[in-house]
Amino acid sequence: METRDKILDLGEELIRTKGYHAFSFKDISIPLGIKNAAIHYHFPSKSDLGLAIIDRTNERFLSEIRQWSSLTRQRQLANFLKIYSQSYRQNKVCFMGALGPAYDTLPGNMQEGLQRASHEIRSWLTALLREGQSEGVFSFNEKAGEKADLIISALLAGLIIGRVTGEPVVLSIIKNLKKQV
Amino acid sequence: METRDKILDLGEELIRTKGYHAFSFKDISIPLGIKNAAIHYHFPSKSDLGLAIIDRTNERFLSEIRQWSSLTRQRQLANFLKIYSQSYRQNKVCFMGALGPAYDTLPGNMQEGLQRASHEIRSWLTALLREGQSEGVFSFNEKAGEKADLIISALLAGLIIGRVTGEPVVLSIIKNLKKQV
DNA sequence: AGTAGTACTTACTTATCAGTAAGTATGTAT
DNA sequence: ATACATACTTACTGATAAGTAAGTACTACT
Repeated sequence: METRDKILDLGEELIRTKGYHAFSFKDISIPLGIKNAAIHYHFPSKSDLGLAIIDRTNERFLSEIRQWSSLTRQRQLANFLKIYSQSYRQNKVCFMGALGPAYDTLPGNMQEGLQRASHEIRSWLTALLREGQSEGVFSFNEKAGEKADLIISALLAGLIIGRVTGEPVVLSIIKNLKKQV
Repeated sequence: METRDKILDLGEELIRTKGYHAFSFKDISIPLGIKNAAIHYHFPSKSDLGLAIIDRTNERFLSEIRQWSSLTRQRQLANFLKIYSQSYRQNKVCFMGALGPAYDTLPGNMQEGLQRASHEIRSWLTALLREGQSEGVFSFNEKAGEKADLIISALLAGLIIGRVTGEPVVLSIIKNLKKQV
């Protein structure tokens, strides 16, 4: 199962740096030293690969937040923000940022996977914020769900804008978001 | 010059709904009832078309904000926010959201055009916020440039996330941003 | 030793892409 | 009337895309 994992790793990087439509099987087969048919052996179609990448990332996220559950809410939020500063250092945008703009052109299975993933993130962050708010560790005026969307949006787009401008936009966004909760 | 404008109009819609790599010349030629060579007549290469679309949009933005210059700062900000609620109703993301994630895969001329456009928007909004802040009509704690990035980011990503979730995310974001300035 | 499954490669197909060379119809200027 | 530019069409080309059928090497089981 070594090759399969390498395909998933590289595929994830390609989606998050070039987008789904701008990478091709040879972007995977040449670096890995395999033939494109080897990719089709593990993933019959490109959309099967795309979905597997989305699902794996989503499962990793769920397993991460499960591991955070014993931490303080501030610590959990800080860990969440750290995901984006790490993405910035790797010059990657998040999945939603990479796939969302071309959502209408994606195969149906990938649309569904992306929807599931976005639901997981939004509902987790919303719950975290709501609970933190009622406990008094977070302080903001918006509804928890709206605050979650504001935070996720700023982070997602910070990665995109930073790529265009060459400035560490997401880092200053993270700094300011911390002051606003 | 009628055909040329129709190509630009449809091209803009395609980039903002499907992305640069996911649309092809037949997406333009078939609806317009022309041949793909007709597109190449007006725009020698796909990147020439892409750049022309970016430049036209940027020039329209500059001409719009010039027309706003006599309005109050609150009114100017409201007009800016309205651009995004209109985009939402048209199911379009903004240019930065459409092209930014695949920035590294874009032809050089388009990268430069996108950079110019992002600079125009960021510096205009930054100046508006700074002046409004010193006049006391806006009130926020961040630096003006950072506040501008927070606002632009939230709007950009609100359009993307709304497309995935099917919810009017950007509208609730606009509502909350208005309370935060 | 023989069979079967796994993980590929070889060699290819079909479709689609951006792009082009050459030709044509319609004006406009001289 | 002739020449020329504009705005295309016709008819391609070469490259590249995803995808596939058939074959092969290796391993494990019986």
